[in-house]
Amino acid sequence: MLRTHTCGELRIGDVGKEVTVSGWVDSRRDHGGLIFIDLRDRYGITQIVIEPDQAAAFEIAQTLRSEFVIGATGKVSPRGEGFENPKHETGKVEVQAAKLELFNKSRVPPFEPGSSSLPNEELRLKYRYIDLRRPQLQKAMILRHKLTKAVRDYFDKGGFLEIETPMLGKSTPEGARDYLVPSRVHPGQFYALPQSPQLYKQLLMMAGYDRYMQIARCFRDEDLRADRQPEFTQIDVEMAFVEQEDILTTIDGLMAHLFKEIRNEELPLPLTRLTHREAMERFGSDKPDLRFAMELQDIGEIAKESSFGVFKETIANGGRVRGICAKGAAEKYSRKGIDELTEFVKIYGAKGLAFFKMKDGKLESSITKFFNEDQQQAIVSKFGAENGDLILCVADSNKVTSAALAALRNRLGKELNLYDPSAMKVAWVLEFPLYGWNEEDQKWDAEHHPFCSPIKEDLQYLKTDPGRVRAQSYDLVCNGYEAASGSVRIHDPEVQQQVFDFIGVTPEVAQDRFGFLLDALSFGAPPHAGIALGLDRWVMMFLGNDNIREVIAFPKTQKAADQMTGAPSDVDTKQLRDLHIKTDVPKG
RNA sequence: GGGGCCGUAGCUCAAUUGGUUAGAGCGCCGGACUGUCGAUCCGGAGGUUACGGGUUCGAGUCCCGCCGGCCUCGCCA
Repeated sequence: MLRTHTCGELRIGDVGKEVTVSGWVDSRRDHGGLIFIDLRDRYGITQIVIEPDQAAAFEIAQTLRSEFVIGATGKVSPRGEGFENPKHETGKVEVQAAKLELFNKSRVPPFEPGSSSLPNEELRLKYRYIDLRRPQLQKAMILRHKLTKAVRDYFDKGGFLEIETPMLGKSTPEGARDYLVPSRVHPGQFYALPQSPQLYKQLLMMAGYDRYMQIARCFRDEDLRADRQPEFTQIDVEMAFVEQEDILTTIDGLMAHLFKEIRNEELPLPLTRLTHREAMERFGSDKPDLRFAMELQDIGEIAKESSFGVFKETIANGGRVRGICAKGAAEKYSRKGIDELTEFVKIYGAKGLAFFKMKDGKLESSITKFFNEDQQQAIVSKFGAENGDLILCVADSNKVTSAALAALRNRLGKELNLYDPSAMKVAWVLEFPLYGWNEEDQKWDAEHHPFCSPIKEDLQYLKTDPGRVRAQSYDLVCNGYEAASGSVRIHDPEVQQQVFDFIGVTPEVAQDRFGFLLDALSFGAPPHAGIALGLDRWVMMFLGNDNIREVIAFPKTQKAADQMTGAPSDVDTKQLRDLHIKTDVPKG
């Protein structure tokens, strides 16, 4: 037997047992006449002691180096008073090796998994199999497994079926760019990897599988971020004969289950609900971080009456003047600090940042002179400002004030430690707009996707004020992340065609791209709705991490490359010939 | 597509306004050591400063290009 126990298992109660443990040499401490080995596996670290009277074992022990793979057999002994190591669960015992077996040597590793200082990420990704030996990543993988299992258990109990949908599908150029896969037997034609199983799961509803879920891999060929990978996993859910409320309740239940399983925490239900409009007004964001307040205030009415040109003109041109009040932050941000914040909001399109510091019951600022006593008082009361507070305002379009202040709010929330970083605040954001104006193409686009059902009473605005039409849609937000997104779907083929018409998808194009869906809608489609949760992001949030690569075993870099395997790579000309593909890469 | 930061020994980092032979800790190699757990002590090896140009008497440092990594705006139905 290569092992009887793991390296995380032995306790004082095991003293006297003859055991075999196997793992990697985390470190070796050679005292000449006595050698200690910290043996590591994913369960923990156990100390092995090798004494010279065990000649064969001792000889092997002398040759051991970091990351050698060994098995050690011997009696479990107590370490005795003063020699215990409280850092390890197994720290009260050790294995007195009678026999050592060297399974494999290791080259000197580029970095040591046991080291407290992290090497740079590039190196970690290149040697991911070593990086994955680190307890932090092992913890992430274990939590990911636990979460996935809890999700499946919850839906299984609810009568859901997990059904796999194809990875090789049809390309739909709307939305994100597809990863394409060439077909050999259909020269010149391509499959697309799924951006999500959206259409398949709707078809499953029409096929009568009224409760579906899938842990589904999805692919999007777009630029990456700290929280975005080109392939990611979503918890995909769809239900038939349901309304929005049924989905919300189902997912509320899932959340409570996960909080119980992962954090052993009772999550109060129902989860907070905000409308999209409310979220945008109060936080400037459709995915607000609700761990802290510092809500946006609109001072347009005051700005309009003031003599401050920038503010007045903004209002006159249909813009807005909004701001946030950072409690007690006046001293923390010097002139230079505020300059930095000004540069920061410029990233989001703001042209500047106006500020007031509240001191001795009065506003202090270079622009205070443009506001009379009443107006100053109105600003103070609008923000509820007290001595020591810092008020920051942006005057611009609705969109820019929202984006800039939302980003500023997140930044200040973090810099001023306005929340407990281990807290998780989950809430629903409802009633997203159905359409958004596409500036580039000068047309209306589906804000979410074109299969979202409109809110019925808003359909009257379709012709006159399309931006006002709300969708029966819902996002789950947590700590500033979009953590799930879904909607009631269209199940009436006529409504579906109306939506396509409106966003400029002609019946011919619709037939070509989504003909199968339109057909299916005409063969008895039940009312249905669904949602998809970002699994990677949830693992991230449960770990309190803000980097998605830390929760994926083999992630890709920002340029979607795999540092370990070298993917993507050139392929043989023969492979290309089989596929009838010629590449045309500009020479650089 | 745009903006920002970064790349120096195996690893983490240092190196004054551009100035002598590019240093330290860890790791590695050799030696000593019977209770360590960041073992300790002695000795040693280890560098195309990512890469390619340029400016200069002189470049790790300044400039241009390029490769790679990270953060971000756009993008992500």
